[in-house]
Amino acid sequence: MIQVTLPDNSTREYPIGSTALDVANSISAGLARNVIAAEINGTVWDATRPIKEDVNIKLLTFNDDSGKLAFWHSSAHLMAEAIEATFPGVKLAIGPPIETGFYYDIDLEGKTIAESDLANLEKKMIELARQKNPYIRKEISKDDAIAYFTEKNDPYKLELIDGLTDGDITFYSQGNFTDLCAGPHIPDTGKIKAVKLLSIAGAYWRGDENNQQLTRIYGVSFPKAKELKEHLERLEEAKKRDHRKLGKEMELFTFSQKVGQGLPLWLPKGTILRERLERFMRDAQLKAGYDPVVTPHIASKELYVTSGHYEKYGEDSFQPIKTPNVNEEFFLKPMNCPHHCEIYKSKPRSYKELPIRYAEFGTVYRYEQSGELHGLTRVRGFTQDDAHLFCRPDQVQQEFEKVIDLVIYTFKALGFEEFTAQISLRDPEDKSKYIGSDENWDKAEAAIIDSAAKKGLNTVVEYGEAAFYGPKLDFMVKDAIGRKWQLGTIQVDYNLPERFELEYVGSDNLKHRPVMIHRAPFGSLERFIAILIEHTGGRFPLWLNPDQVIILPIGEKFHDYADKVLNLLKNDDIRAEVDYRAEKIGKKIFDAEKSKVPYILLVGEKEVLAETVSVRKPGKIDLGSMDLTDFVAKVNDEINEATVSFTN
RNA sequence: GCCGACGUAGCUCAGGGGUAGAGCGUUUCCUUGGUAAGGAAGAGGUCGUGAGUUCAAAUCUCAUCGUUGGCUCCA
Repeated sequence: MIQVTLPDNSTREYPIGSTALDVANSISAGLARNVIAAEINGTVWDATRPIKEDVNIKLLTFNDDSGKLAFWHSSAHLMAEAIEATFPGVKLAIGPPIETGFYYDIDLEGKTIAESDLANLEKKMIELARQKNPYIRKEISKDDAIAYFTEKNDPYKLELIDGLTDGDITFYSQGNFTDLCAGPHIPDTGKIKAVKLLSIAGAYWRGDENNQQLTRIYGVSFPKAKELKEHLERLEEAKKRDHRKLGKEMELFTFSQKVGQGLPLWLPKGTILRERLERFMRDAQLKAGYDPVVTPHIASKELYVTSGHYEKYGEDSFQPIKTPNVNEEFFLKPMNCPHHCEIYKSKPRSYKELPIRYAEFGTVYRYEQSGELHGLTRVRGFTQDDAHLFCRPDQVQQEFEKVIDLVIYTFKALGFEEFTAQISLRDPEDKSKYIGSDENWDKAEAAIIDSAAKKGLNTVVEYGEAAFYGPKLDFMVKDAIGRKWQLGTIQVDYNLPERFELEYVGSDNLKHRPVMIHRAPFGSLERFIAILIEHTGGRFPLWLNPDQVIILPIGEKFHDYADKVLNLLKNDDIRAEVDYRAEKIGKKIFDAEKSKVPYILLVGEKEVLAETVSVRKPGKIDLGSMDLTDFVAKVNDEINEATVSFTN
């Protein structure tokens, strides 16, 4: 007998060779139906794999993250089976589960699969799933594994096997399909009730662009049809919120082929939104002791030779701007920091001056690969809410914490309630990728980890994700429909001060090197606005919305009164417009609702006589009649409340 | 940059070797209407661009530019 310990620390006894499924069955039939895998002493196993010793066990269902992974992994195998059945002779590469489903990379050898083939593959998958074929695990020797895939003529699997150690290799089979796979898998295909194949894309073998390009099919699957339906509805919702679609509809920004790829043009309404965000950040930064500076859009090549960016990015970026003078070259600025270093150097500094915080909404230009450009989230010209803090080594930690406060203040004010922080450190395997001394890196990494801990941030540590000049802390926010986005970033930099030979005179009357902190709570305004659009679905908070109030006169007779209301609002810096069209009130309301204006005012006979306005919010919310002055006060209050000042 | 898909009116999209279509928007006129679409008439496109095949190309072929789904990249 073996002793099995459940998560609640209760123990049960089973015959040697019992499986997690047996354990589930002994608890309840309902549980057994839902169990798809199990965590055995911390590793995820097949629910059908015999257990031969005393273990801690946690039964996993689709509701557990690792249960989902097993489910989707098994779905990838099922898709591969359907593909082999439909397109005989294709070569399979890899087919893992991902956060939102699964994919399989396939070498079609010249054949093509079109989006229109996906429905048939789905049908085939469901047909195979209904056979309730068990996923069977088999340990296999390396030689036998090689023999199998040599026979099958699959070079990808052979390459994978080449990297595995004998005795450590397993195959999984279901129905007529066998794959090299470490598992774990769900008990049988019957658990997969609903499948949707979402898209076809290209992918390189092992992610290397020098390798063979494969066809990747993405899909998602669920144990219940209803869950698939809900998932597809969420995807639909995301599509509705797509900032490229809303940005066009709401006339926030546009692109022009003549201006160039990845170079957004801000329309009047988008500019209001953008400038309001800038003002918000400017105000907070003034309170936090930042000094605004302004630097030009181009700089001499020498600046970037000094900063090291030329060496690293010179060839991959916009090419230099030449002047009539021989050998004189300028670059569009890809960064603001070198300029700020030169401002720091404009005069000798004393330790008493530090920290110095230079802030600039600096527009920078980077040559992103054409395939990477995407709406406003990935562009070639964008504006950072950038700042560089120059401080003494003993101030790093404190400054870092203050920046964290500012970032959190920003997120809260903009309605991002949920966020986590990622600490990006060096890749311990390959330190050659980074510039700067080991000692400095260690100091910087420690400062970040300590500040994050002190501020109680929910953090994850990622090795190998640091910038080449220093470690960083990135904030990830969760939006209204649960998607994660990377936003603000804070980076410690011991390298640029070195390269620019920045100095200050210490209390000991000796020269010392300051430490730099780069930080941008929004990151780029373009990207931030894109995320904000998708987060709010275009329904921005009142203080940000380009139009705050729309006034709808019921007839032409009331245009004068509408103008009076308009002027009153404008005098209080409330952004308002009047719909003067000769349309019926129903039509004006319809259009106002569509335009997402936070307040809709109706003015007619009644309102003129009583000096009131009829207030309506989008979504058929009738707030009734309000005194004109009361309404102005209400809007002002609402704006002030939403933009509480930053306090140190 | 690579692989696939797409590019027709301001927007959303249909069509498809033989004189270019719809809805919304826009313009003009009528209507001055009280909480989600009033009526009529009109304007608007060398079908992304360039070449080729053809008696004839928006339609087929190639190239190119752009958009897009991924991959690689991201100071």
